[in-house]
Amino acid sequence: MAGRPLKAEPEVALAAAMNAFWEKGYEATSMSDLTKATGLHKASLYKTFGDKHQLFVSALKLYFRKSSKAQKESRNGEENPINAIRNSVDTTIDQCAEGKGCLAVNSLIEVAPFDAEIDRILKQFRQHLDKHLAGLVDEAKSAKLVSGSVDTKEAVRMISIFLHGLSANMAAGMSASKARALLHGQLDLVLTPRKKSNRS
Amino acid sequence: MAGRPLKAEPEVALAAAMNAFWEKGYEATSMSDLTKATGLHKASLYKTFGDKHQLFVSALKLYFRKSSKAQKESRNGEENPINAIRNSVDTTIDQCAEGKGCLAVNSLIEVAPFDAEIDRILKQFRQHLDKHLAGLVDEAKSAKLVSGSVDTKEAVRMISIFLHGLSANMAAGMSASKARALLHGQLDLVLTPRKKSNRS
DNA sequence: TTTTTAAATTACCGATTGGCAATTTCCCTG
DNA sequence: CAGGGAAATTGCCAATCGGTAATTTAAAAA
Repeated sequence: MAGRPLKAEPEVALAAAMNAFWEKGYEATSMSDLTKATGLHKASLYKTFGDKHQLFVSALKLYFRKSSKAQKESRNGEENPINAIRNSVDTTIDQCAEGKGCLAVNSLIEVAPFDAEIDRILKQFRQHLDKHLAGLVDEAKSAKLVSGSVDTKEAVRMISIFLHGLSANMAAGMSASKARALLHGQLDLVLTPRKKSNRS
Repeated sequence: MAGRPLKAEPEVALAAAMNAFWEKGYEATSMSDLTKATGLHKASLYKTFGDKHQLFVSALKLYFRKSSKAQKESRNGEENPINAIRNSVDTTIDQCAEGKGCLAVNSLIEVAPFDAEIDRILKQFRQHLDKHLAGLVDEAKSAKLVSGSVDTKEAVRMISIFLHGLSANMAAGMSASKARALLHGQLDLVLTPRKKSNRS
């Protein structure tokens, strides 16, 4: 009822494949790269994960599972909602790597425009993150740490777009600490209310 | 002393190649794609532009020439430095295309991490744009339309990163008008002075 | 120990990749 | 109206691409 045991846990091999895609992008990562990264031979990869596209989908989903888990853990008992927001976005930065950026943002640019399935998955992921962040912002508003005049959805959007920009810059070498500093600046901008500007 | 005339102006063919790279990315654009886009045959492309990498470099440089030209023209006699800033960043958005984003940002993520030459060119381009924007911000400060307490370099950086994020989102389908609206919001945030927040 | 079962491996496939040498086309000049 | 010169084209190249069928290896069950 049982055959030859697996050489590597599928989850471990999948994580290795994910890193390969993360480092080089979807197109530039060849099956040969994937065999080197996972330690599995080509035919084993096909048997375990299907073709290259399916493997990429699985890798993306793994990235999201890890990222979501990190998001949940980022609160870590923090009472202050403002600090919780900071922890959350700092965690997002931590998911980026210097010289690699964020796999989700990279894929958004490289593959989403030509691949409806990937586009769907990435959209779902963004909505998930935005909802999480919006919950924290609402919490901060309830605790009167952020003015009620701040539009939660708008604020989250401004933060999210800024995070996309940081990912692009980290892919091109910006350090995580620099990214965090800029991001905290953006948080202050977005979460501090002001009069509507009346410029023409 | 003169041979057969060119089938197409090299600049025109180069523009076509640029669009091909813009639409599909560097890796995913094959020489066959480039021949279809330019109308030139493979060997002619090699003779005129060198190999694929050199052609990509030339295409990037053309993108920058066009972009810089558009930047200069964007002022268009506008007296008000604030409006000039808006025109400038709006022009940057116009350089992006819905579903394609900005070629520079796309390349920043896809190729700069593995290609020192491309990285250098892109860095140069960013510095060029940042300087241009910084000049306009300083102008607005001189005209007392922006408070002198605003740090020009910091403000430009916050705008630049936001633009990177918008490019990523436009690549994934965000409309130019939506991007402009969000960008104007960011301009107001960044160019409006506030007390330093005193959160822990 | 033999059988069963499944993973690992080898070998191979046609298509496409980026790139180049040899040749043909065609206009301009002498 | 020949012929020189440069662009266009054809045809080919080795290497690599993603993907599969057939075979071998190995461990658990009988």
